[in-house]
Amino acid sequence: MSAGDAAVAAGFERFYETLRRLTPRGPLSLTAASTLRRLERSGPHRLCELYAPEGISQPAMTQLVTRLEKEGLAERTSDPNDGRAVVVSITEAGREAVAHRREVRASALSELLHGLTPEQYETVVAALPALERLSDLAADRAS
Amino acid sequence: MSAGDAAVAAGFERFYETLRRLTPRGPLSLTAASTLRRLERSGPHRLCELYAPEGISQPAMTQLVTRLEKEGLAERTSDPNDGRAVVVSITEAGREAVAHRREVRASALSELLHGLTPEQYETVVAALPALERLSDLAADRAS
DNA sequence: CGCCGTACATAAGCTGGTGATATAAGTTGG
DNA sequence: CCAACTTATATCACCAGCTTATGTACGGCG
Repeated sequence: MSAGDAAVAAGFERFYETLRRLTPRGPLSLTAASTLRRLERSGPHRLCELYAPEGISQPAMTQLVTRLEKEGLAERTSDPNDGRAVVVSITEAGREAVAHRREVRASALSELLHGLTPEQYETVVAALPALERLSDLAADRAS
Repeated sequence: MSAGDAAVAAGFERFYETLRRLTPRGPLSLTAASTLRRLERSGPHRLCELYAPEGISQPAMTQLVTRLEKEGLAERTSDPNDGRAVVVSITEAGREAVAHRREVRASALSELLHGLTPEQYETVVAALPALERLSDLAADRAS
C-alpha cells in the first residue's frame, strides 16, 4: 500500500462518517435501504443471492424480507423451477421509499455542495466515474 | 438543487454502500469507531459534547462510553471545575484499535484503488480536499 | 437559601442482528 | 427409484445497541 493510498483511505474514512450522518434516521435501516436499492438496481433476486453481498446472515435476510413484505415495500414470489427458492422483488411503494430517501439525502448534500468553490465542485464531479468504478470493483470482488 | 447535484448524490449513494461494506465485522460498532476517531482527532470531550454530533441520544452515549471504558478503549475523568461533567478521553489501547481498523479498511481499499487507471486515481486524489471541505461544512452545520 | 436548569445515569422496551437447528425441496450414486 | 446428501429458506433463542422516560446530583442565580 502506497502513501497515496493511505491518504485516500484517511480522506474516505472521514467522508464516510459525513455521508452516514447525512441521512439521519428514516424508517429504513441501512441494510433495508441498501437491499431495496439493489432490488431496484438489478431486479428480483433469490434470497440466497441477497444476504452475502449485503454482509448479513441468511436468517437476517429472511427477517428483513419479512419486514419489507409486511410494510409493502417488497414481495416474495416462488420460483417455478425450484420449489425451495424464494424470489424477492421490489414493489412500487418500495421504489417510492427509495426515491424519497434518495431525495432527502440529495437535498442535504446539495446544501453542502453549495459551500464548495466552483473549482472544488469540479474536482468532485470529475472523480465520480472513478468512484463508480471502485464500487464496481468491490462488487466484482464480492462475487 | 441542480442536475449536477443530483448526479453527485447518486454517485455518493452507491459509493457510501461500498465503503460501508469495506470494513466487514469489527468489534467496534459504527458509532463506537466514529466516537473513538473523534476523541483521537480532537482530544478529550465532555459527554454532552459527544452525543449530538454522533447523532445518538445522551443515554446511548453514556452506554457507549461505559462499554468503551469496560474494554479499556476510553476513560472517564471528572471535570474539577464542574462536578456534573464527565470528560471522556481515548486510551492508548483505543488509539491502537482505531489504527488497526483504519489499516484493515485502508488495505482493502488499496486493493480496489489498484484497479483504477492512473488518470482515475488522479481524479480521486484531486477530489480529496473537496471531500474534506464537505466534511467540515457538515460538522459546522451540526453545531 | 431555595429553585430551576444542566449533565449524566438508570430503566424498560424495541429493532435488527447472530448461531444453531428445523423443514422441505432438489440431486445423485448404487 | 430410493436413501443419503446438499441446498434454500424458516424458526428459535439470544444479544448488542439504540430509543424514550425518568431519576439523581451538581451549578448558577434571584
